[in-house]
Amino acid sequence: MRILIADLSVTYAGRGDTKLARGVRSIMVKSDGAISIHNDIGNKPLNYMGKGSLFSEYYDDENILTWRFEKSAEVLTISMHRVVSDSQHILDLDNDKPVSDTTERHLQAWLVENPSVLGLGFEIVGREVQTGEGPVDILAKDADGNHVAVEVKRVAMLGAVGQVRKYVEALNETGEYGVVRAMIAALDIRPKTLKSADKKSVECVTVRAAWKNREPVPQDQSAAA
Amino acid sequence: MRILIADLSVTYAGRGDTKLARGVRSIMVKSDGAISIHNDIGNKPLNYMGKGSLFSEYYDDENILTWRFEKSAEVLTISMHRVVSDSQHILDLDNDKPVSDTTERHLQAWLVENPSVLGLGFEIVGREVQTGEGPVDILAKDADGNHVAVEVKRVAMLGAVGQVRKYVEALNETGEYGVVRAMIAALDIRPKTLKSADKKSVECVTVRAAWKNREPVPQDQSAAA
DNA sequence: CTATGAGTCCCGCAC
DNA sequence: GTGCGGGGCTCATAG
Repeated sequence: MRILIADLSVTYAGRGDTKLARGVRSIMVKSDGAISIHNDIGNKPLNYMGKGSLFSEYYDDENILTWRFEKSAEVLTISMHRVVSDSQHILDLDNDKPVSDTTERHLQAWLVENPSVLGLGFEIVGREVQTGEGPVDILAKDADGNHVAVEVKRVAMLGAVGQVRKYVEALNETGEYGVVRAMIAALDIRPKTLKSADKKSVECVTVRAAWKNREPVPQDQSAAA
Repeated sequence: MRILIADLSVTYAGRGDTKLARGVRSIMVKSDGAISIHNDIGNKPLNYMGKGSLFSEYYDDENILTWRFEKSAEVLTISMHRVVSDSQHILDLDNDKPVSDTTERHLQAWLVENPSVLGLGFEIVGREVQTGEGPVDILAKDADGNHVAVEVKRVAMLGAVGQVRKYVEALNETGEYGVVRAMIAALDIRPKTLKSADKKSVECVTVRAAWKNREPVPQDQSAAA
C-alpha cells in the first residue's frame, strides 16, 4: 500500500464529472489498483477509483506531474503540485473481512428459531417465501392457524409498512393462504412508522428486549465443542 | 491526519457486532475523530467509526496496547500487537468537496431548461410537485395540453416504473390535472425496465445523446464573466 | 433531532 | 453479465 501526502487537484470523468480544487490531501493506492483521496474529515474519500484501474504518469501543459487512472469508461487524474510525503508498506494480503453476527439475516434466523417472540403460539411456515412482489422475510401461522407475513428489519422505517402490505396483497391474491396478517418485526421501530403501520393495520413487534437477552446461538456452542 | 501501519485485531459492537482477525493493516485517524482501518484491497474500510468518537487507550488482559473509540451506543477497539509505522500530517482543513455537474439534480434542471428533449412542444408545469405519494421530479404539459409526470433518473431500473405510476395515480385522484401521462427520462434505461414500462404504459425517453451534446450550462459562463 | 433520498454509493447473491 | 436489495451503508438536506 502506497500512501502519499500531496498538494493536489483532481478531475474525474465517468459515471459523473467532478473537479476537486487544489489542496493538501492524502492518497492511498492499494496493490489491486484501488485508489482513494482523502481530506481530514469523515470516512468517505473525496475521490476514488475501484480496483483494476490502469495507471499512467505524465507532465501536463503546465509541467505538473499528473497521475492518470483509467478503467473502462472512467478516468481519474491527479495533478500533484507538491509531494509532501510518499511511503510504501507491505500489508497482509489476506482477504479477511470482519465477521458479523448481527445482520438482518441473523435476526431473521433467530426469529425462525424463536417464533414465540412474534406472538404466542406462532409457528414458522417458511423463510423468503415468494409472493410475486418479491420474497417476504418470514411467513408464519398464528395460534388460530391464520397466516402472518412478517417483514424483518433491524431498524424499521416508513418503507417497511408499504413493503409488507405489498407482500400481503400479493399473497392474498393467490388465495393460498386465506386472509394474511401483516407484521413488522424489528429491533427498533420508528415512531412515524408505528403510527403509519397502525393506520394501515400492520402489526408491529419490537424485539429488542428479547434479542438483547437471547441465548448464545447454538452454532457458537457446537463450534466450541 | 495520523496514519499507522500495525499488526492489529479489531472488535466492533454497536449497530452490529463484528470481529476482525489479527493482521497487518493501515489505520487512518482524522482530526474530526473519524477512523478507518484498511487492508490492501478495495476502497471500503474493514472497520471504521464516524466523526466525533471518544478516544481512550489502555492495555488489555494480555498487556496489548488497545485503542478504544466510543460514540453513543457504539464501541470500536483496536488491539495493536505491533506498530510498524506511525506518522502525522497536516492537511488543508478545508471542507472542499468535488464539484459535480452531472447529478440527478443537474439532469433535472437541464430538462427543465430543455423540455423539448422530453417531447416536441412540451412545457414545464413544475418541479418536485407534491402528489400525496411524494414529489414527482417534473410535471409537464405536452403539445396537446395533457399533463405528463416525469421521473428523472441517471440510470432507470425497475423501481422507477412503480415510482412514477404511484405519482400518476395520486395525481389522477386529485382530478386537478385530468388524465396524466407517465414518463421516465434517464441517461440510461435498462432493458428490463423498458419492457416493464412498455407493459404498464409508462413512456420512456433516453436522453443520453442530447445530454452529451448539451451546451455548457449558463452558470459556467456567468462564472467566467 | 428525525426522516428521506442520492451516491462515481459498494457489495454479494440470484438468475 | 444484469437485476435486486442490504449495509455498522455515508452524507446531505428538509422539516
